[in-house]
Amino acid sequence: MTEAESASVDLEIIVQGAQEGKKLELRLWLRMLSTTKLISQEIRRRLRNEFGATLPQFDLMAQLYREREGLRLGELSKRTMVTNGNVTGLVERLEADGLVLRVTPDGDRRVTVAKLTEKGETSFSAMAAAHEGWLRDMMADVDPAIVSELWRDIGAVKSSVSNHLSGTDFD
Amino acid sequence: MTEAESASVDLEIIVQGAQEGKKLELRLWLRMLSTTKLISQEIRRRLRNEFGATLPQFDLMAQLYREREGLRLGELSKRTMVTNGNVTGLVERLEADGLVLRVTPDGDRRVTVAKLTEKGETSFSAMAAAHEGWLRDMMADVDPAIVSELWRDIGAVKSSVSNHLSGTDFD
DNA sequence: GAACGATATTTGAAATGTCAAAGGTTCCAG
DNA sequence: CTGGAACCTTTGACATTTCAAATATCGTTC
Repeated sequence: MTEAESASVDLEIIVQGAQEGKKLELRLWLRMLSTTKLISQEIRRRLRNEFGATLPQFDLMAQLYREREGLRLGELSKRTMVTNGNVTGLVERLEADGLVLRVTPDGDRRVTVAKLTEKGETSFSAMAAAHEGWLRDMMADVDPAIVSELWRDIGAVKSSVSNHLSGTDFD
Repeated sequence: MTEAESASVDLEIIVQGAQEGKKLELRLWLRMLSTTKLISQEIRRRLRNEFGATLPQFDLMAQLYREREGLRLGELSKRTMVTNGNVTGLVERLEADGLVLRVTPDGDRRVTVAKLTEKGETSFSAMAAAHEGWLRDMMADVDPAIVSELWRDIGAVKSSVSNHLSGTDFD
């Protein structure tokens, strides 16, 4: 933070460990968060401008797209990391737009299964292709080897975080 | 997509590049997003349980904490990556809680400057310390060298994304 | 077969999020 | 000194978000 430190790089504190600041984890987190926000906002903007869709809707449809038989709302909630109550409203709006269908199976009337309509599949298919292209574009300046490495190492972070949650977890 | 490919791993397509799937950027993005969501939710839960605060409030206060003179709302909006209209409400609620003060400087009456109250500084200070500890805990299983590497490489991603935005950018 | 615990979804209150439009202010050209 | 462009914040309409409480259904136990 103070600018007196930048002059003494490489002298006392060299490679590993303290680097020039402690709080490495904090700094990583802040950078992850801002980067994710940046990408999210860009995707949101493009989904809106080019398809009139929202990011949560896209996420939800992505889950349904790979499960043609549909998914129960609770399962959708887990996969999208969105709370139950939220899924209800999301699916409601998508149903109103004719992209998703809600069915209650005969066996268990507590359950609601959501599945894509034909219109939903067509619609999502187009968005998914564009979406993938946007990401490739946005990350175009990053060496593919680095992308791979990041994928692996962020996996390690996710794993560590999963093992240190406070609530009732286990997943 | 087709399952006929999984048998020929390591034969034609070996190390770099195609790996076993294309869409490396997409997969990195999905992993970044889910990891960020996971950490956010954990932090949100702890902020709520231990301090009765929300994550956006914490973020906003963090910006004000390092600028004791306060920040204009527009500047706050940029730094927190939150829209103008949103900042208005956020600051309103924080002011109602006595954590933030709103002042209109004499020079320019278009401007509103927000700054932490003494209570706000005390409150944030405690949260920040805890927050840093939570992150260290959550990432405890990750080698510090990897954390450093991630910090650097995600910086590269952020930089690439910044250079490929569609809207009016330049930051 | 009525009650109870477990499961699944919805609802309601409050906060956060976006965007676009509207309100004030300031500044500058004419 | 007046009109309009530029700047800053607020407002309003909606969508998303979380949490907790309420509903509804199922399955089992006595």
